[in-house]
Amino acid sequence: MELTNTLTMKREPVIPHEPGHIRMYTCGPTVYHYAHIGNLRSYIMEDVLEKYLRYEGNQVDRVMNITDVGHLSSDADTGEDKMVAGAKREHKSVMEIAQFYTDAFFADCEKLNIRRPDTVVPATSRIPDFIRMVQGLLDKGYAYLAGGNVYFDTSKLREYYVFGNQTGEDLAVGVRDTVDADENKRNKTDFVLWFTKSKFEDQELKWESPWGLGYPGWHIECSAISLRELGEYLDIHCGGVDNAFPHHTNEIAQSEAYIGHPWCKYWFHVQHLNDARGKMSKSKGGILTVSALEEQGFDPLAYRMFCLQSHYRKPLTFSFESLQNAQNAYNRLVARVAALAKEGDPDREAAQGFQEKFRGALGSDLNTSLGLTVLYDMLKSDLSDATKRYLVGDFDQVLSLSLLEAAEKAGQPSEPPVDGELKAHIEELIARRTEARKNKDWAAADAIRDELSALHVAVKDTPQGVEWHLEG
RNA sequence: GGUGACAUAGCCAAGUGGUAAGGCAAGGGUCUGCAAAACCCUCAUUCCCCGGUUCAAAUCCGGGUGUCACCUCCA
Repeated sequence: MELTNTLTMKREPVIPHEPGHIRMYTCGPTVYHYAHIGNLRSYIMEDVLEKYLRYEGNQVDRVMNITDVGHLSSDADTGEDKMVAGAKREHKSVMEIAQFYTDAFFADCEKLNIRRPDTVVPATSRIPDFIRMVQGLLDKGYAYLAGGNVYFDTSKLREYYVFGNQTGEDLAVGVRDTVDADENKRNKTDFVLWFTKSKFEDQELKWESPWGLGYPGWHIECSAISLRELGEYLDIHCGGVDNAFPHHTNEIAQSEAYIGHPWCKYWFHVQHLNDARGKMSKSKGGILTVSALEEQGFDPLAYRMFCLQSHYRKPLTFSFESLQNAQNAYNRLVARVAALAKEGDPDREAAQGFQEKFRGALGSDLNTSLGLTVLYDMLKSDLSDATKRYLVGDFDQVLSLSLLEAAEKAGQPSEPPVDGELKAHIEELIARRTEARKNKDWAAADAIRDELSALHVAVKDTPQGVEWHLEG
C-alpha cells in the first residue's frame, strides 16, 4: 500500500524492514481524563490502517504506551503532574486514577470497534528502561547534566528538525507567555530526559535514578518502549499531527542518537478533529466523549462512519449536523445489508473485481471515503445477495462498522425494553387504533397515534401488521 | 514572526492532464386512508481568487487570499 509519509511529505509505497511483517507504534493516551472524540479520531484511523495492513496479508505487531506519568496539569506549564491533579480531583491514588481511565479508554475503543493493540505498556512499568536509555545517551555524549536534570543536546545532531523546514533560530521560546525559558539548556531546542528538579515540586510519582530522585522527561517513554518491544527498525509510527513537534521530533532525536542509525521509516500523522472553535482539546474544555454521543442517541459506530467518510490527512470539522448525516447513512447502510437474502453461496470469483477496487481505495493512502463508495457500488451491483453479504463481511474486516451484526439485530425485531405494564398499555392502544382503522375512523386512529407518539412510541403499518418501537 | 497542512454543491466528500464519483439533507413521484418505511427521479456549465503552460487544467507552474494546526501539556 501507499501512505503519505510525514517525514518526506510524499506518498510512498510501504516497504517494511522485514517483508510481510510490519512493526507499528502508536502514542497512547494520557490517562488522567476520558478520551474525547478528537483523540479517538486518531485511534480510529490508526485502527483502519492496522486492519488494512493485515487485510493485505501482513503480520502486524502493534505497540501502544499508556502515559500514566510525566504530563503537566493545565494549559499553562504551571502546576502539578496531570495524573496527580486528576487523582486529587477524584480523591483517589494516582495509580487508581490511571487504571480507571485506562479501562475507560479501552471501553470507548471497544464501542468504536478499535482493536486493542497486541502490546499495551504503561510508562510507569518501564522506568528502569528509561533510566538505561538516558544513561546510554549520557555515555555517548548526546546528553548532559545541568541544574539537577539530564538534557538532550540537540547540537550534537546533524539534523534536528525532521518534519518541515524549521531552523533552530525559528523556535520562539515562550510564544505562549506562560512558558519560561529554561536557563539550564545549552541550546533552546534541548529537552529534558530526566528531571530531578523542576518548577513542579509536588510530584507524587518519583523514582530513584543515578541522577537522584526524579521522573522521566516527556518523550523518553515512547522511544524506550518502542525500542524494547519492536526493535531498532520501526516501520510505522502513528500519532496526531500536533505531536510531530516536539514529541515525535524528540523521539527521533533520542532514539537515533541511542541506536546510531535511522529508526522509523514511515510517520503516519492524523489531522485534528475541529469544532467551530478550532481544535478540540482537553485544555479548552467543552470536550465530547463517546458516552456524551451515546446519551444524545448516537451509535458510536456512526461516529466511526463519520470519520471514515473523511480522510485522515484532512482537518475534519465536527458538528451534530454532520454526525446526524453519518448516523442516517449508517442506519440506511445497515438496512440495506439486512435486506440481503441469506441463502446461497458466494461467488468468490465474481467478488474479486470489487475486492480489487476496495484495495485500490484503501491502498491509496488509506482512502476510506472511496472505500465506502466501493461498498455502496457493490451493494448496487448485480451480484447475488450471497456474494454481497460475503463482500460486506470482507470489507468490514477493515472498516469495522459491524454491518452484518447490526443487520442481524435489525432483522430480528427485538422486544422493546419496556416493562410489562407500559407494554400492555401500548399494545392496548395499538389494538384500539387497529380497530378504528378497520372502521375507517381515521380521526380516532390518528388521535391514538398521537397518544402513542407522546409515549415515544413510533408505529409502522406493514402488510404483516403493525410494528412499533421506542424512539430516542 | 517562523513552519506545516488544507480549500470541490446546504453538509461530509472522490478526483493526481481529457471534459465534476459516492453519501447525507432537500425537492418531485410511486405505494399507503394519512403517515412512516421502501423504491424511482431531480439536485455544481463548475472546483477560493488572479495570471501562465497546454489542443485540453479542479488537476501542472507562478502570485495572492482564507481556514486550521505546531513553535516545548495536548492525539
